[in-house]
Amino acid sequence: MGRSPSCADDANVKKGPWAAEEDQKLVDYINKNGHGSWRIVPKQAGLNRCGKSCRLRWTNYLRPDIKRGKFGEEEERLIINLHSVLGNKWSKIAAHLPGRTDNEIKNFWNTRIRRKLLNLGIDPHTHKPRTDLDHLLNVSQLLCVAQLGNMMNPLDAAFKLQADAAQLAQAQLFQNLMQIMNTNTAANVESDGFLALQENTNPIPQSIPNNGFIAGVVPETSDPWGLSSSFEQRENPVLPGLVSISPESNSTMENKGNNETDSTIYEAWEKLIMEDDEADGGSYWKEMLE
DNA sequence: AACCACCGCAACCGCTGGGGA
DNA sequence: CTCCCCAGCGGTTGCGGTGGT
Repeated sequence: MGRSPSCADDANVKKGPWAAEEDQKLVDYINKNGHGSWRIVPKQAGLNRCGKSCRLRWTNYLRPDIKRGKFGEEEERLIINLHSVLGNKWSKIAAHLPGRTDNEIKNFWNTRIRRKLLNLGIDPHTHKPRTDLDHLLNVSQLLCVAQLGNMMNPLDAAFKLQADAAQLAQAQLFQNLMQIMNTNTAANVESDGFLALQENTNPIPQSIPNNGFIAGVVPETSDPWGLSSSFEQRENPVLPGLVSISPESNSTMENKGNNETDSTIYEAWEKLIMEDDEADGGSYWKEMLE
């Protein structure tokens, strides 16, 4: 499969920020003719740009249906939930947020949400509590600030907090596993490939698809880690929604239809645990079950 | 006022996969 | 089946703005 000749090779093509008149030319042309083949757009529109650049400018900035401005709390929650299911599939995530572009969401994630999650001790990639030492040191710093006058050794506190968070998460996951074993609930995947999210403070997982996913179960706050509130406010943090264990396998989600009911719950578990083994090198699930 | 560090965002780069010849 | 073109995607970069010193 060949590569397209990069417009970077063409020294005559203009790069960098777009001028207002260039924008106008592009908008006028597309409004009149549609974009058709992007390669011919710059020629037809009288622009000294490559087609790729035109496409990007249009899709990320000039399109009339683009919603500008800050992301709302609801959008932020949705992005976090979708990311936990879809991983870095920005275009897929963008499809669930009308008026937002994949580029915008990607930037928002990398500049805001990612940092927010890291500060809260959550691995933004796996959406699981972090266990690395750097993070624990950060947590200890937070605790130093939050617990002025407290004589507790900050590092002890950090370890306790981290262990508590991990234990809480594991406890809930384990509880859910037991419920799954008992209820043997049929798979339930929405038609657009996005897992059903159940609003329930005492969650019973809705589905065990056979591709390594656990149903997203969203606590009533839809803000499991208290992202909208300060770190100190979360005395009794609500447990996080169950999210994908293997982000690498997330991309397969969209191809799954509704016909997931034929596989048994035990087969699903076997697969889940095997995928976890392959993905992590160690086994999160085996360890937890033990 | 000048400098610096950090942040957010627009744009670019390079890769991938679909589809036609 | 292979090659080529193209659109789309995700990661990265660089610039302008802003706040702190």
